[in-house]
Amino acid sequence: MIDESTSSYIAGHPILVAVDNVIFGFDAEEEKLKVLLFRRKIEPFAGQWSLVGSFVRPNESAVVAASRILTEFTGLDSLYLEQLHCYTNVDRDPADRVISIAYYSLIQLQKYRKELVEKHHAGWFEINDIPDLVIDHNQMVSDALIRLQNNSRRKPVGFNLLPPKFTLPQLFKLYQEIYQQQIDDRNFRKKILATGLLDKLETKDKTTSKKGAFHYRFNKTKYKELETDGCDILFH
Amino acid sequence: MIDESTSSYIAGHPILVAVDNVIFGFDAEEEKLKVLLFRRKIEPFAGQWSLVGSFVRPNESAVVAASRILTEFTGLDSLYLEQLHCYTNVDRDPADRVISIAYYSLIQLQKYRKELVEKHHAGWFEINDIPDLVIDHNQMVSDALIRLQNNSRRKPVGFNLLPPKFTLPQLFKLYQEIYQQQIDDRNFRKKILATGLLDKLETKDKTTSKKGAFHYRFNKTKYKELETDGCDILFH
DNA sequence: TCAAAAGTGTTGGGATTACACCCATGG
DNA sequence: CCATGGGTGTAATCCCAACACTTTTGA
Repeated sequence: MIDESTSSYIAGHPILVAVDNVIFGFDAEEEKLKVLLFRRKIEPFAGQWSLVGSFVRPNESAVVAASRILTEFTGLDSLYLEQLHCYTNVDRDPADRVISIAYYSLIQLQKYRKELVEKHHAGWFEINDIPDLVIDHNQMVSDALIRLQNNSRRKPVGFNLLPPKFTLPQLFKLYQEIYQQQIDDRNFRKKILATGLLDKLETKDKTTSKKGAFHYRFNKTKYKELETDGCDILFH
Repeated sequence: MIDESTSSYIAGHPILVAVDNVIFGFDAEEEKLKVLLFRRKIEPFAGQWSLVGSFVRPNESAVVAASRILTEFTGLDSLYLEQLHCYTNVDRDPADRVISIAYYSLIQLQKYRKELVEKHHAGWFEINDIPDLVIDHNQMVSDALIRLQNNSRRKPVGFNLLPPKFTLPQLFKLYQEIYQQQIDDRNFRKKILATGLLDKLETKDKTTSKKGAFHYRFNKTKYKELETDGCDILFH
């Protein structure tokens, strides 16, 4: 892998290893895809908006670190946590040589614990209205969205963002937010129902219309199947 | 990002940062996709087969490190170098806490400098006949192939593996190797020519048949366009 | 009764698959 | 002249995109 001289050369200049987590949530009321940000507590850039992150501890892998901070900030275990990219530019952090392994996760926005978010001075921001973030975190958010879009085509990831019971109009709005584009609603229904992913329930959600929209839940068996085998949920 | 106590906690337990590079080449004579491996020089696992890699130096980013070792081992600059995944299991290296950022690159096998490969006790192995590698390097190779397959569908990456002039039968064999499946050759020609990527030349390659196969080269303008906009080169 | 959201089908065009034979040439 | 690999076309099918009106019901 390396020669010894390189190894000892490295020893005096440790590289610090951090993780940052792009935590996505879908606000069903506002029909907006959101990202959790907080005001960074340490220098450099203390007080500026930042993704949630942490150094990787000696006894944990990066995914464990990403999972740990997710729980710290939201009280939730991740339904969906995927490594995005490792950012390694030499000057990305002016204070130390720090590389950051970025993850992205999908959570149910209605379940997170508000007091934890408040305690950390964190807040949810619309994907289209992200403020200036520290270092390369804006890049991380934008890379995460692209990844989420690509994954949504091949796997039914979007369901991780919705409550167990949801309506087709909600799911439709979610896909429009993920893809950042208008979708034909008749074709959407046809395509999504054709996957066999959805079980229609008897009940209706009447909070957004007088007629009410039927509840659906996703079929876990079919869901796991498509997660493995892949599908093609893509709209023009 | 973190609190100070975590920072100082980390300081005494540095995590070492390495890169490993899955270098792909296409052997046009044997019609095989190959990966460059070498016998690891340092403990642990000295003498065992390994991907080519190095620690990341204090003044270089990971991509620069990956590029550096590519040049060290092949004498080539990378046409195509992409970050794959960062492997961070705590016990992956029994000696130290080392994480590895894996890259994969595509090179023209006929151009690499043999003496460098020999000097490093390296060799080319068929993608279907990879020996047991150190640590998680078999996983890296298999992840790299999956990534190469996915990228090949959306972008014309395969051309990075071929010389400037190549024949359709060669390109066809290359895609079969990448996808690890049989492809209908008439449909392949139709689809690949329909992209407008290929310029047919006057000359023929007669090394593999009496009739000879026409040379093609790829159209750089169209190539860059499809690299950006994406395409859909996928076969049943 | 009306406003506001939910729900529903068809058709035409383009793309994809499956499939088998002739061509050119050097030995 | 023949063995070897190179090259070609069509028909049937499937999938996708485009598109507009009816239903329900609470206020």
